[in-house]
Amino acid sequence: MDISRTHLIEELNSSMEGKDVIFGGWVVDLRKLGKMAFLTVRDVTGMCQVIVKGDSMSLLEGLNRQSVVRILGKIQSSKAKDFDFEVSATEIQVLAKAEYPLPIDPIGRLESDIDNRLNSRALDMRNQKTASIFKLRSKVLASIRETLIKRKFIEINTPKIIGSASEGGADLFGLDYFGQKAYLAQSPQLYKEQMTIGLERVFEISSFYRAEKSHTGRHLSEFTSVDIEAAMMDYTDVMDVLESIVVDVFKNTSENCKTEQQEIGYEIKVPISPFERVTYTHALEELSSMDIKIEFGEDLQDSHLRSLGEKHPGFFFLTDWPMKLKPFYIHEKDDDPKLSRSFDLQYGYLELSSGGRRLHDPEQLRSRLKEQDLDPTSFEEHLKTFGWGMPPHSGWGMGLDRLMTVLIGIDNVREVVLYPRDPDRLKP
RNA sequence: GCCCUUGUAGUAUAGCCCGGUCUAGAAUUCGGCCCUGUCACGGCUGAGACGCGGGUUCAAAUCCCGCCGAGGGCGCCA
Repeated sequence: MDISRTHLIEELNSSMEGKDVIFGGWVVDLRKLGKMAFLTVRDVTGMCQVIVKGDSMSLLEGLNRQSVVRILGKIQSSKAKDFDFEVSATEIQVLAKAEYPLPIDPIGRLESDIDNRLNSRALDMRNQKTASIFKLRSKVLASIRETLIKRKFIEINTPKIIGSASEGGADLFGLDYFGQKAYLAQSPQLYKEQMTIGLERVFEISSFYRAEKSHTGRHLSEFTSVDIEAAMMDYTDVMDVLESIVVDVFKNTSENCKTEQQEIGYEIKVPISPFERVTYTHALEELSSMDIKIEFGEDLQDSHLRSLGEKHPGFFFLTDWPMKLKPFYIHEKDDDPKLSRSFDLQYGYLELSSGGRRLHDPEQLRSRLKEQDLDPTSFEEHLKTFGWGMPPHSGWGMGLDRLMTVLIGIDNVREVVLYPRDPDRLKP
């Protein structure tokens, strides 16, 4: 079976009138008008109208919507509203038939609910609104890589199967590793810190795993994280890196993804920089003025962040958190050891990223581990690297899926993840 | 783990509150017929549904209980 094409649809144009072309794609619509018919065919680059007339009408036999076709025809001018040329078909080959009934409407005229769409996710990609989200996601990833590589960051890949669950915090998924207990990584934290020894500036974009039974629009059991770690940078330096990544993402997509924005019906607006920087202490004062009393050292609950988010509706950094709220590897402030050189990047109430300056002195790390009731001996593989000339360093991790929801103005990460994993969804 | 909402053809919905009018309605999809410029083509026509189990009642899509599924929120989230 010959499946070759002479052109992608976007390569066809009205100046090619009279030219014979071969292209292919999926039948989006089929309108039979007695002795003539129109069909619209889509490939990944665009959509094209095909006209069938007279003797050729027999070509339509067995043809239905969403089937894969290869069209041989001639370019001619068109009277269509949305096309200035069309292809008069001389042959239509059905390469693969779409069955009936399809589980969702792939054109999206009737928007199926998220459950049905996720169960038929591959087919959902024929819906241009969904496809646009993932085209944007691809552009976002490219943009992040571009910004980081320009700043001398090196992309790394750390293991997702890890041998120790002793970091504390979120629950991990356990698995059997040839008879040994192993876990799915919840973060590249320790590995990326170690890499600053030789590579100085590293980043990773990868899936990580949390075994928390969260039922919200912003948590998944498997999520994509963007992580960086950089030697000789303080926390404010990596905040600057983060800010420029975010601004670049918005700029790149806003300028270069007009079609996608049209399809999803949302205009991406580039945020104003620099982002506001609010200290934890100041946030407590703001909350206090809203009659929300929080003791210093208490964590900010979701409801508190929602209140803060009302005061700061866009991007802002929440900085200088109390040490006791932060993990063992976070560095304290010189002028106030109760406070840390740390930050979260918020979008309103939504936490997008969290990071800070790390301890690089192994003795300090050991005592901090003990303070947090963690056993230094189970961190020996990690701690030994700190004796090999560990530079002062800072870094952060950002939830890519959450950034995507902010970018396109929706509030469920499941919309921006191909096959989301949550406590109630393991398939497909 | 807790709370709220919800389940009607392939899809997306009306009906449910206030039981009888439901032989469950309109749309789209799918099948058949007609149609030479459609563009959400049109016209005629046909097929297709009350998540499962129990209960109340003369009567249940509608009210009640259980189960199952779904959506959302809280909590959890170094």
